[in-house]
Amino acid sequence: MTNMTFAGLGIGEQLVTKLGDYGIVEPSPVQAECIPAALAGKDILAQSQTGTGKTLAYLLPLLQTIQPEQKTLQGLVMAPTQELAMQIHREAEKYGESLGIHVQALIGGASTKRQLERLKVHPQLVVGTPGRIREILALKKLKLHTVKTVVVDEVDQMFQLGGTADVEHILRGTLRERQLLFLSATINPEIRSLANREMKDPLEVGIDPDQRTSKSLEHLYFICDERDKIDTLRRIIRHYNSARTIVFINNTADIAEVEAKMNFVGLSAGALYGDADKTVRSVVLRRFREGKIHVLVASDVAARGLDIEDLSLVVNLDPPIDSEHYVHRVGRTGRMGRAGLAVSIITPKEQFIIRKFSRELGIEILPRSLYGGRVIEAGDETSTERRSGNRVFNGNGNRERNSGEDKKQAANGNKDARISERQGQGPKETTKSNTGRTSSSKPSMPTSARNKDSDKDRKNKGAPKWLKEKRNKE
DNA sequence: AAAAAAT
Repeated sequence: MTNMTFAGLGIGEQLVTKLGDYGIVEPSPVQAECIPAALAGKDILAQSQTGTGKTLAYLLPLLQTIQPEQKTLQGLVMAPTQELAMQIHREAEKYGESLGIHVQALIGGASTKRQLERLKVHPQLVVGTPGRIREILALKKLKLHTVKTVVVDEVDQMFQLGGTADVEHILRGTLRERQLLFLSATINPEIRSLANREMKDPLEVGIDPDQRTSKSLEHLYFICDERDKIDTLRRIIRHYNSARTIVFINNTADIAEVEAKMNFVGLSAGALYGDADKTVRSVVLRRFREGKIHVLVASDVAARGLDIEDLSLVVNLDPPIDSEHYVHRVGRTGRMGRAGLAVSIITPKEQFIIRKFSRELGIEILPRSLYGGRVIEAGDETSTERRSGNRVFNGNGNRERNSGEDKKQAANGNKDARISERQGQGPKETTKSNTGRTSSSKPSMPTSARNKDSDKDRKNKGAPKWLKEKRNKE
């Protein structure tokens, strides 16, 4: 293959110049695959690792084919979270303005009024979240019959659970002849069959489909008791001298507390999760991007798509719920070939999850231990049968591999682990307070109409409705 | 063991 250029792929001079302004001169593999096909009007289902340039892989051909002189809506991009949609919108505006293309964001959490006002100038491209787009459709302030291309980013999440109904509804409102572009780092067989039913002879792009995580990522794990997780986290951030760290928490009810504790130990932290105040949400992310906040304590709202400069450390304070979540969380770092570090802080009981991810993703996730303030190699605790109680840093694990000094340190690490074990005689972890970081002041989860909805959704779990309908027909 | 997306 010759030296690939954006011009060679069919991107026009104006966009090529604009890309050059941002130092982007060579198309990434997923861009090289997608751009010519997208320009040719083909439907595409694309899988490519996190941080490999999927956004521009669809935005560039989309902007290229939009006719600015036509004051009709020609393109629609949907993403699963407000933050991601905002990021895509910014990117689209950045490149679209040089072509005279008006891009409008239709994203929840912001003023509907203002969005409606701005729709009057007839954008050629809309970027948004499904809920808000549907809302505006219902108000009849948006027509989709002129849309030629629909992009569903993070497609596997978009066709999961509650969001499905909105995406489904929006897609039904577009013409049958529209071009569809579906993208994600994780595309399961269900999404693939959905795409194959919905699309016309789609091009399936799979850049290293067996490798879903970035190659420039290093994966580590640390074992400690639940109650020591915060301290371990603090020491890890210090050790790596990480300027920007995302800490993922499973349960939003725990986030504020972790944020407070990080701030208490002198690491400026902010919280990002769906239930947070919408204006706070965007301020926090902006301050994190600017480097004014060093630690972002987040739910999985921040797991997908977010592209944050100089983010070199991602920490799972709770293990992600499955390997796909792992892929997306750790994919916030190690982007575009840059080095990144993914650290999971787990309890002894959670060890099996790390092994599962390692196996399912075909990656090495290596054990590490803390000694003093330093990170050292840990004994490899892969032999479950040796596990006795909560003692995890078993120095006998992998002696041959460690230097004498490392051995000594690992042994000390064991001692540390045992000390914390003894201290851990307090609250047993059998109660509902499964994190151990929750105190008596734990805010109770709001269980309003929202939960009733998700109960309903749970019944529909699995294939989205429109897929089920089609299946039944067959 | 969850979260998100409309108000």
